Amino acid sequence: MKPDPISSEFLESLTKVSRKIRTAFNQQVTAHGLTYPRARTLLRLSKKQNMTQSELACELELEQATMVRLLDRMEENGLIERRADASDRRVKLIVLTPYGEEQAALVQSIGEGLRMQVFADIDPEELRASIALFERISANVAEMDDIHVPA
Amino acid sequence: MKPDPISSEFLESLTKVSRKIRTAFNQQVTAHGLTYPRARTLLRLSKKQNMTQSELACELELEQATMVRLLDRMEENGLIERRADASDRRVKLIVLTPYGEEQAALVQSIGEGLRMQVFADIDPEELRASIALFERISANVAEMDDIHVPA
DNA sequence: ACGGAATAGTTGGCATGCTAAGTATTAACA
DNA sequence: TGTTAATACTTAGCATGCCAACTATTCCGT
Repeated sequence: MKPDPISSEFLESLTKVSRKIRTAFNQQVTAHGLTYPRARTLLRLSKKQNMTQSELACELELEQATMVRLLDRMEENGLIERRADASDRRVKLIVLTPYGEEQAALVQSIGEGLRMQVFADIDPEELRASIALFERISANVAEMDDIHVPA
Repeated sequence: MKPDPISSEFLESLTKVSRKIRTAFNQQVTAHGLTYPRARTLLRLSKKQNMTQSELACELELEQATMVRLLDRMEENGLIERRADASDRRVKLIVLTPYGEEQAALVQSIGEGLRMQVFADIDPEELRASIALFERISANVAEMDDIHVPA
């Protein structure tokens, strides 16, 4: 009694393509002394600096505790700096160092190169259609969580 | 100078939906004392037992070393057993214990329940279209790897 | 203003995931 | 046949990721 073999196949295919892309990206950035999570953090910071660790964690969908240690190593590597916030002594604002800016630009160009190759022969309309599908699925998952964790 | 903002949006959306689904599934199985990788392993074993660790790792797209420790803990938890292979003393064949079979069935039903909720209002045709898209993207990524690692 | 709740960051402990290096066994070939 | 290469598993060390518990601050209701 399979309720829906297609949905199962969809999940497998989704998982695989997602992992393949992440792995490919990771290989390219590790060749430049970075890792996938650090690259993601750099990209986010290159768009908006002076975020708190919590804000950054939220945007990257990581736990605060995970963010702390990721930033620890990025700080050791000279990619970012933690700055005190004058108005709230609990907070630390994250900024890129000049070296961090440089690496962020590198990551950006790696990402663009990768997208150009991977999506070269793909119709944008198909991407749009899939994005719409993803949003509906995401909404369904979120709704499901709400049932178990209402408030 | 963005080469194509849609592909970027697609990647973000793909990453997010993939993580959301995995997290949701993980929450359900942890409630039953399991983890996502163990659940995945149980499912695969419930379809085909007596695989070697390498075969299993390959099917789950994990490294052998990762598989070893995953199986270590599953063995400690009484979910699986390692059996010697008469014809090749290097090999260990993995089988489910009765408890493992039981848990595999549980995981199966959790997965079905989750899919029913998440894909309830989704047109199977859309899923099929996305699967086709995923396959093409996967092929592009694989081809890209080949350029850097030909043989 | 004060005491407790909420928030920001940290730390500890665990489970994955990887690569690289090591051991035992089997295969291959000269 | 005997040396070398390949294969299966393991171990070591690192980087994420999580949750739970802790400290330091700030907020909020009375």
